[in-house]
Amino acid sequence: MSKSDKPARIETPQAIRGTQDIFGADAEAFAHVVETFERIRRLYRFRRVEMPVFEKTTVFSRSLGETTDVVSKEMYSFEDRGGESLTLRPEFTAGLSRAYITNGWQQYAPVKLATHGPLFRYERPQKGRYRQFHQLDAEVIGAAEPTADVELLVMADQLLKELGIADGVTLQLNTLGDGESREAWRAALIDYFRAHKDALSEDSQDRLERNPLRILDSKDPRDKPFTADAPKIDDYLSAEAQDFFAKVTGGLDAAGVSWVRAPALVRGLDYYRHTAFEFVTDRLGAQGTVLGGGRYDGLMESLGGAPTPAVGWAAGVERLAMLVADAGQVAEDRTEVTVVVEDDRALTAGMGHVAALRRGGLSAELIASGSPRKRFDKAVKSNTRAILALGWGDEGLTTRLRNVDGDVARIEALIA
RNA sequence: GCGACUGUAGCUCAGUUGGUUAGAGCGCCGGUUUGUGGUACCGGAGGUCGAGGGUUCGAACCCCUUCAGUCGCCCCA
Repeated sequence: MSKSDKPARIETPQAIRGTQDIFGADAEAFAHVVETFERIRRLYRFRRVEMPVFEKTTVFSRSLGETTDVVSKEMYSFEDRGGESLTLRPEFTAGLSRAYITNGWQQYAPVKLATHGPLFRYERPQKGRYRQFHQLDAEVIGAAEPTADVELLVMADQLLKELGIADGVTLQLNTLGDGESREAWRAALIDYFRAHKDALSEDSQDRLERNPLRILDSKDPRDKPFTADAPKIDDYLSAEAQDFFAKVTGGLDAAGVSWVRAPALVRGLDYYRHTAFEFVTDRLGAQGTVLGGGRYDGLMESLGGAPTPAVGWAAGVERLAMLVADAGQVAEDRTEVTVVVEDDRALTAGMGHVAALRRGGLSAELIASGSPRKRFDKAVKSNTRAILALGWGDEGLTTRLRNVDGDVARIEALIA
């Protein structure tokens, strides 16, 4: 009678905020993206690497700079039993750079690396943005030549094209120049914006001290009039930096990859040099960047390694998968043969047939539960190419093959 | 961290100014019908109305808190 008579309710633990359980069509799209990437990276002879999901926190904090919000608020960090601070990887680049140093991969330089897997950032989830998300990643470490930048960009372009989502995606390209160019431009930007400080948005006034380059891509309309007339990187590029960028754009043109100049495209971190790029779509709301990267010649030193030129990109699998799904690029997943046991006396025959079909390379499903009368209908409703109905008559087992658009001869040979 | 919107059955959603025992479609399970078949009909299971607290004679509905989702801001390595 009373409520206490009921067994205690066991509360189901909830999934962690910002994580996803990917299933069905979404999972198929996800797999399609990863499989396409694996195929492409082989074409470009990038070597597959498997990396740890966590590292010492210093791997990321040194490369990012201790002071940024990114380190203090947006990493999944924790202490292990020895009191050491560890962090779930928020990106691939820092871990790959660490591995390059600690494993002596200099011997393979220039080395072309590709990997993919889960990454973690402590952020508020929104469209195309999760706390555990997944990226494809390609890096060329130990190559100072613009041809490396070009190769990566051409590979990225081919990936998007083969995924069938290149329409509506544009490659935005910029150069940040070499170290000197970059610093000169940065100083000029600070001078310029400081002169207009009072008219800038609150956010941008704050950025002025923290991250002045970011004012350039502010979304606040109050900043727009000033960003248009802000100093341009082109006026501060050294001859070497100009030459480098010209070789990148020339390579892209030669390879038939279209691009647009995006002078406001910047990177917040100091180790970025020269090429910066993003493939951007207008179809994913505020999270329009589908693939992005650049040259990070300054990173290796911040991890205690020898100065090493490097360039790479990463792409969000979830965002790519969304575009792939929207574009209808994932083939329907159909069963080749559905074996229906319409009479339980035919069950052993049914189990034998599905096994034979599967060993013969045809995908097969067995329907042998629920009301026998409704099993055939269940098969009809499923998305199958052929139905093998097994019944039981006066003479024992009866077999009927109803073809939709399967390979009849092959099926009959396998169940003979 | 901030803001807006949303949480009712496995799914998609109704639910009147706050008023008896919270509904539908789809799906699922069972039965009947049909019988080279995707039909139709009948029945059934399935709900702490996201959670906690408050107001009230009475709350899915009003208020507060909290959790989660969605979209955006900040950030974006």
